[in-house]
Amino acid sequence: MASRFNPLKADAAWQKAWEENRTFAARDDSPKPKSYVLEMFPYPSGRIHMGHVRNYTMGDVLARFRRMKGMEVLHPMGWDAFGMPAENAAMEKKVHPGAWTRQNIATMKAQLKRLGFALDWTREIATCEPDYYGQEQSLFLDLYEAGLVYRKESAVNWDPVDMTVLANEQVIDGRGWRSGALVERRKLNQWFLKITDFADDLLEGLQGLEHWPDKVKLMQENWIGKSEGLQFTWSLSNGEGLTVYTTRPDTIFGASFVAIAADHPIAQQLAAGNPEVQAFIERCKQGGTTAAELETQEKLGWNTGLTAQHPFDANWQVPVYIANFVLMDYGTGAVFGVPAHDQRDFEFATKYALPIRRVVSEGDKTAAEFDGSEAYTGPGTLVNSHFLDGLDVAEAKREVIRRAEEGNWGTGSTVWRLRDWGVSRQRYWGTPIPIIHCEDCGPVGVPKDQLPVTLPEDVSFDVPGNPLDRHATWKHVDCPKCGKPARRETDTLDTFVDSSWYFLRFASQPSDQPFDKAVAEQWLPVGQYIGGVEHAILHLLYARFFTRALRHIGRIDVAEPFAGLFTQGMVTHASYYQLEEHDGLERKLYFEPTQVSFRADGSAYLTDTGAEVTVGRVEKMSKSKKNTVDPTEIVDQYGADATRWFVLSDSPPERDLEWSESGIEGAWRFVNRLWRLFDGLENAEGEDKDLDRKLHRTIAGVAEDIEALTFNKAVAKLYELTAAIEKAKPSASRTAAIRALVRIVAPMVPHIAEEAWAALGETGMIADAAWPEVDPALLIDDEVTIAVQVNGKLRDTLVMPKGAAKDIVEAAALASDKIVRSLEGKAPRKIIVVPDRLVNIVA
RNA sequence: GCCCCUGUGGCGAAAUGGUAGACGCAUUCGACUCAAAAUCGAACGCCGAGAGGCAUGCUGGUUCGAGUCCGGCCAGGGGCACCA
Repeated sequence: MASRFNPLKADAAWQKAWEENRTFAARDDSPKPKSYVLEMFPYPSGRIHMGHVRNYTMGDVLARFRRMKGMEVLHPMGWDAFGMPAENAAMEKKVHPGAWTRQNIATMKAQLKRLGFALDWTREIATCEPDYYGQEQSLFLDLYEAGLVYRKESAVNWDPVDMTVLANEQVIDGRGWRSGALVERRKLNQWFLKITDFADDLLEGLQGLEHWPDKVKLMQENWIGKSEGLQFTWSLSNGEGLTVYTTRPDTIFGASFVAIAADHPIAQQLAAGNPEVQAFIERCKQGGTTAAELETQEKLGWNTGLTAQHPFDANWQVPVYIANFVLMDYGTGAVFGVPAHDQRDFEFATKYALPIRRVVSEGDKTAAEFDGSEAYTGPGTLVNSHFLDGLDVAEAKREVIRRAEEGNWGTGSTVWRLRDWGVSRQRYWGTPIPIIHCEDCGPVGVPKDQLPVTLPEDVSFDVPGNPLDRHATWKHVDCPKCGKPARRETDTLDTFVDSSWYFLRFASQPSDQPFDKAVAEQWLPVGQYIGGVEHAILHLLYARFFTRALRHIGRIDVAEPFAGLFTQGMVTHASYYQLEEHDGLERKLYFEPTQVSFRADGSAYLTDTGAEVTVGRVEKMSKSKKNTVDPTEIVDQYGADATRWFVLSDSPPERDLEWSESGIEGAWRFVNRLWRLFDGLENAEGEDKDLDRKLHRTIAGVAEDIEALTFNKAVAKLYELTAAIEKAKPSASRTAAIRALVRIVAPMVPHIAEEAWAALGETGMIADAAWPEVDPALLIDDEVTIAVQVNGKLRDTLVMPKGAAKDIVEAAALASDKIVRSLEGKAPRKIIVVPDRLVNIVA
């Protein structure tokens, strides 16, 4: 045996051996129990960063561990390859998005391979390849056929200078990121998937997800947002009816105005003959489409002069406003305002001097005159509300709904916060939507024998906008139904569609269909899905929906795609930037951590030029903020095992981790300590009971920690075991412990484990070896340390035989000198004994 | 603005409501060495000579006992439907 471990040599040798033996290729026909371990596939942004290393190492340890436990493991990898950054690169660097993306994939694949992940590369997928997105187009057509796809108008961020649609990320402080123009909301006809058809099912389904974090289920529940409400119609002074939705029908007597969206038909009607209304409506369209922006912008209203008649009082009229905070997309595009009990309405009423009338009591406050400085949204009893007085909020809601239905002017209905999923993107680098628009036939699906609809290669990104739309020939096709000249849909699909079924394609990838039902069902659902917590809502909800939709059309008998979910914390890092002025507007120009140096006072400058840079927030590593850290240097210097061990150590995986390299030296030291143990293996005689116990407790504990993905605890246990072995005198126990240690550390540091396995003369590869057996008899202690407290404060500890009777423990505690001293002669009033743990004497 | 999460030594952290700080990093001292590296041993929350006291963001509560449960704050992070 060589006396020093050479990670660079060992890494390369074993990675080659695994590849040549196809060690990690999952067999569909294996008789072993199957396990599907999946990490969220990466966007090929350029190079991998520490967040990727953390994510994929966690999944890898679990995959390798389950193999050792005798399972057939599917652990695949692919690329979420469509997306905006490729088009940005095309604009900035004059490269084709496809070329840029494929180059990034090649780079990142090599980086992943360098870390020795137990991945089945035979199933690799890139969503930007026609054999993937063509199958996606076929699924889209199936969903269209089933009525789960439809078209409607919806708002986008419009840059009036570049004449293009902007993503939310491209809107900075209300302006287009390139043009600097004030962004406005504009309506486009777009494709939608009917996720709301499954709202109830998606909500109910959360109940059964036992192996999902509670916080994710809670976030999804809130996102879906089921609430019971009332839809009813106000009679307007112009004789028309105005239908509103409310989740607070109980506050009906607190109404002081009705507000409609700027694009509500009634508002449009008023604008037709009134330039002032028209101007106001234009003003409402300013700004982007995000909820954060809409909810924090200044509340604007326009009194239409119309009034609405209160449903319970023919003599009570409230004014009708057009307001910028009412959205046509939600409910009916009209609401009634109750200033005393809704903060937004409160601000609006304060601004426009509308009455604020209390109808829900707050403690002993019951006067109709509202005296608060903000709306009261808590529980209470109804007041100033005629027949509702004295009821609580829930009772009052039911009563109003009952009367509305009885009087035939409204209906109780379930309201969902969840909206249908808009999947149209006015961009090139995505899956073409397989639809042809015909003047006579309307939208017609591309016949399946003409799939895939591939992206044209000859496109330019010299001007803003969608290259598909201005391509000379691509969109001109004949209608598949009537044969007349027609127009191909030039929008592409949201990349979240690509990531909503990739786990099915990993399980089965025939060339003639998206996946084989029977084969996919052998692997699904994914046993353990691991990815960043930032995907807690959108990606995970879309994937859950898409799987249900596929079940609905009979493609698969699985409702929930991910049985187990683990959301890892993000790897964060400070960002560095300079403020740059451009056409009178300030913007941030970001720099990579490697470009920056620091002075003693913490201030930062560019290493090359000495120019000052601002140290920004500590936030998740992302390409756009350039605050990523590339693992290459670390892997080159310390090897894959030390790098893997390092990212598993210390920080609990669900918690965010601010990146720091301090500690990598410790990981490297540990790898070398292991090697010294493996290298110095002696064949000694004799038993070491304490070491046997330590070993078996570690085998059991590490197994538990790996399944629970609490790797930091597994690492701590392995440090303890290693220290114990190092200190132990030679014995048969010690020899056995070292041989077992090779296997226990194998999932985490597989290269050194293979090297040691071979050197110790074991047969085959450790990747195929079994996890060591635990002797349950060795898990039990015969002695325990019992804490003795007086009034809850620790005063002494006792070593007692395990399972000692309560009275014996109590007597021993009272006999202790320290306890006698602490009691100062006071008589115990009460003694609490927790078996094998503690005694608390209350005096 | 709304939803979710996090907060413990110099740092990363551990702790079924039951001995707060396991394990690692850094630091200091010692051994080995001509020397250095590597390695090994020891110390290491704060105050105090000691006995002991004080400590888990702040604050109030429940409990024999709270880092852990509940209420109110503060700070940081994530998501908010076109970043992925």
